[in-house]
Amino acid sequence: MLDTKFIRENPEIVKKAVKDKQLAGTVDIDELLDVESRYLDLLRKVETKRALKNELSDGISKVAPEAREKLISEATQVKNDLTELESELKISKESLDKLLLKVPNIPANDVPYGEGEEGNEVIREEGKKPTFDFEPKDHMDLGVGLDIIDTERGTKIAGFRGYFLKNDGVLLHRALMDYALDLIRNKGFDILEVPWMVNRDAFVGTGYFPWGEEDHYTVQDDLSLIGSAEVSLTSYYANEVLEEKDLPVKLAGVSPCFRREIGTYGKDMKGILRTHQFTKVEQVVLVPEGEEVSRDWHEQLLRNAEELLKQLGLSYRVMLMCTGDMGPGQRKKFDIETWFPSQNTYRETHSDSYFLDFQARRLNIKYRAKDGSLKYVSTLNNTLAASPRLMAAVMENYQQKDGSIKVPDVLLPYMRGVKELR
RNA sequence: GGAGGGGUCGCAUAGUGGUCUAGUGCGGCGGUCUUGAAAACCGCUAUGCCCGCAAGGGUAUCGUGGGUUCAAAUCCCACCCCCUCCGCCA
Repeated sequence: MLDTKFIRENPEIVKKAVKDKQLAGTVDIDELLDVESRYLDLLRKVETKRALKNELSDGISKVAPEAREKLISEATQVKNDLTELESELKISKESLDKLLLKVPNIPANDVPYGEGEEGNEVIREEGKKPTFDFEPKDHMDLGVGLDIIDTERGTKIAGFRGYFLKNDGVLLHRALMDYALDLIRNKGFDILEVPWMVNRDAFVGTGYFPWGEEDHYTVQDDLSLIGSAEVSLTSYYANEVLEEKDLPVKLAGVSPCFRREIGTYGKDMKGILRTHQFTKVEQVVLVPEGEEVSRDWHEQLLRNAEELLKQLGLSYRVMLMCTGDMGPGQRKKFDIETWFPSQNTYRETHSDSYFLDFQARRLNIKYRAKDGSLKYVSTLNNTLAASPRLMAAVMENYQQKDGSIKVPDVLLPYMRGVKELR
């Protein structure tokens, strides 16, 4: 959420953001300003009436009982006027809030314009791509061959994009998660198991709703399944005031992630690169206000993910996402794409964003600054490891001619003695 | 799921219709005293929004949302959360 004062004073900047993020038609800034000015108008009227009402009530208690009747009838009149005005005010506030929740964040200055993924820029490529003296298989052929991935029975039980992992597949998948947790904990992050079903406030607060509501599964009791631990982690301190000395807050959560993948029916039909359920270790950081602090941490979170990929010996490239391929709440976003030999291409495995106070305003997370003032924190997040997609990358990059898979060295401590999947 | 108890200022507690401008204690901040400190004493001690250059004023907030009333922390209704016991259960 943006500050209403900011929107009022910079309508053109906000309109441009709406357009650049390809959200034209989803929110009308002129309408919003109009609604706001009517709301403020009503608010002033209501508060004036309330002051009058309070004054009259106060008088009644101080005056002799026989003199009360006249004042009471006067106060009753004011009360009746107020009832009507207050219900108008409530409606007005609700429509204003609804509009405000649809206003996106402003992209940072160095974010390129683009309508979609073709506008993204390659920042750099890292790592050495593996070379094979045979035709590399894709992760499905490998997984089926080793009997560690079963999508046939997965779809039988869970529908399209359902899958089972089996035996060493389970081990490899969990090894990646455990390794990621150790890596990030050693960097001073708190690691958390988070709620997988959370309330609407958390989704709206992190900016997944209202925009991405269709992409989520909603269950009973007004809860929805998280598509990322980001939702739970970023909401962890909702409605709280932190101390500046306790910032930055560094959290890493592990959880299943549930995504409906509406509108991706034609993509990734085969394999387990795109599933309705996967597991992810996610980094979330809360920092003091200021663009530079956030930009530093944005890079830091990127380096954490890069370190993981480097240690795994995977080749990847860093992408700067364009305006049209960013989330509404994001100010700037890097994606990391990891090399998949079978597809002879890079596929997204990480997504690194900063938000400034966009999420913190929605979630009401503040901190007491050293000078005593209250400020909103700034939030950031990045993937650390998402599997089975990352597992698929490991499988493809570490495959051997006979269809077996060598376990990367850094995962060996987590593999219970298994050095090779065969 | 059943029965009972509870949610008040950072913490603890008082407060059953108007004097609540929410009291008191603790903690925190400032001051007096002191060589310094402690103790004692004095003062301060929330947040959002609106109006205002400011000083300041207004308004809302006692778990949340409704309602009754001229007036609600206090009465009524619904919901949420916490605790105890029972039942069920990984």
